[in-house]
Amino acid sequence: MPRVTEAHRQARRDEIAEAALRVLARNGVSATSIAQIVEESGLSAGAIYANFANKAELARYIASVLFEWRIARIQRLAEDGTTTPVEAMRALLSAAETDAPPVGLLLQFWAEATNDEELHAVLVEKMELLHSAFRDVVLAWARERAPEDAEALATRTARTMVAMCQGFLVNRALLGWVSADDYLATAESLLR
Amino acid sequence: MPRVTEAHRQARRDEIAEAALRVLARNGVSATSIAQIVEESGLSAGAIYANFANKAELARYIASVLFEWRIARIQRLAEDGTTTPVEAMRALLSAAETDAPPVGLLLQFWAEATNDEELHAVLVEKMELLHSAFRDVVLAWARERAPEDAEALATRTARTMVAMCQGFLVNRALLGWVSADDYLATAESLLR
DNA sequence: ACCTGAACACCGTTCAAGT
DNA sequence: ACCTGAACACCGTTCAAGT
Repeated sequence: MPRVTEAHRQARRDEIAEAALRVLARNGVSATSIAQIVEESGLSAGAIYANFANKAELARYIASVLFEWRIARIQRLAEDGTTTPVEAMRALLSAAETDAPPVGLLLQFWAEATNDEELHAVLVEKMELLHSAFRDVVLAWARERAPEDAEALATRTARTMVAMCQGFLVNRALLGWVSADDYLATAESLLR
Repeated sequence: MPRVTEAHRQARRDEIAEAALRVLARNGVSATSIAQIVEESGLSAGAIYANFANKAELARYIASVLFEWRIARIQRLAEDGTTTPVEAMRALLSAAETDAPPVGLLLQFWAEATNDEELHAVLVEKMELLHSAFRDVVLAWARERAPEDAEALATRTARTMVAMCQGFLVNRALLGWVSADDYLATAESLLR
């Protein structure tokens, strides 16, 4: 019965990841010890290492879920129709104003990725997912602006949208009170 | 002779900080141990703890220097004259394309600041320095655009410029090959 | 087949002993 | 006055022993 065993294993991994996420959200990535995750999950150190190769793989799994969860919002937007770059960024960033998993964790995973090749690969893959979703969602807008070269414009625009969203999230993680609407409205006017 | 003693102490702190920076640039903040800094500096663990309260204070000292060093470029620009927001951001970001201290370290310090109140205070202070410098440098531009309310426009614009620069640096730390000129040119066109 | 938890090498930090 | 480095509590990880 490999199917049942595999489902069991996946459930255990998620159980551990959810306990770990609660501790990470309280204390941050670097200040979280395996001992704290052991306590929060009610399992043993050995059980965690039976399900994840090490702390880095566990972090990678959690980061993957957190980023996908945010990106899914834009992918759904792309299925529903298209919009302007500013509206698409607003859809991603306004979620960041209220959502549960703290923005600080996203920033911490980006920072760790600059020293951890495997986490880096995972996060670059997620950035590419977001880039694709942004490209799809602004394609109609791009066709209106540059009918002869819409794909290239959408690709280039989506790249910059990703960076602008990262900037907002860093700024908000550090200053706390920044509003996505103000950020986008001011960006719009300063570049016009 | 308190003057001499104080100068000595400062020289020791810088000697330790410079050795630490070399290790940090190679291995990243979280993967750098005191033992590695001991080896690189040629001193002992005790000597480091005689000059810095702990690893966090040493990191804070280094972060402070790194950020100030970058911000000084914009402060000099403000003394020389004024320019447009896009040109001012280009001045900050084009340095990031070649400069020695890796952009990854700035990102790691921002991330740590979300869990370390004292580092957070230092980095918010540096962000305010950059904000002031940006405000000064775009004030003439703001007066042309909104003569009746130039100060408010410059303040709001500078805030968004800080966030856009952070976005570029995160993006570049993760993707490596991003060009500041492309980022700003595309941002300019996508918001127009 | 999976879990437990004592044991290991290493971490940040301290402090008695030196100079 | 300042430095050394062994010692301490704690960290991530392993693995013999259990069920």
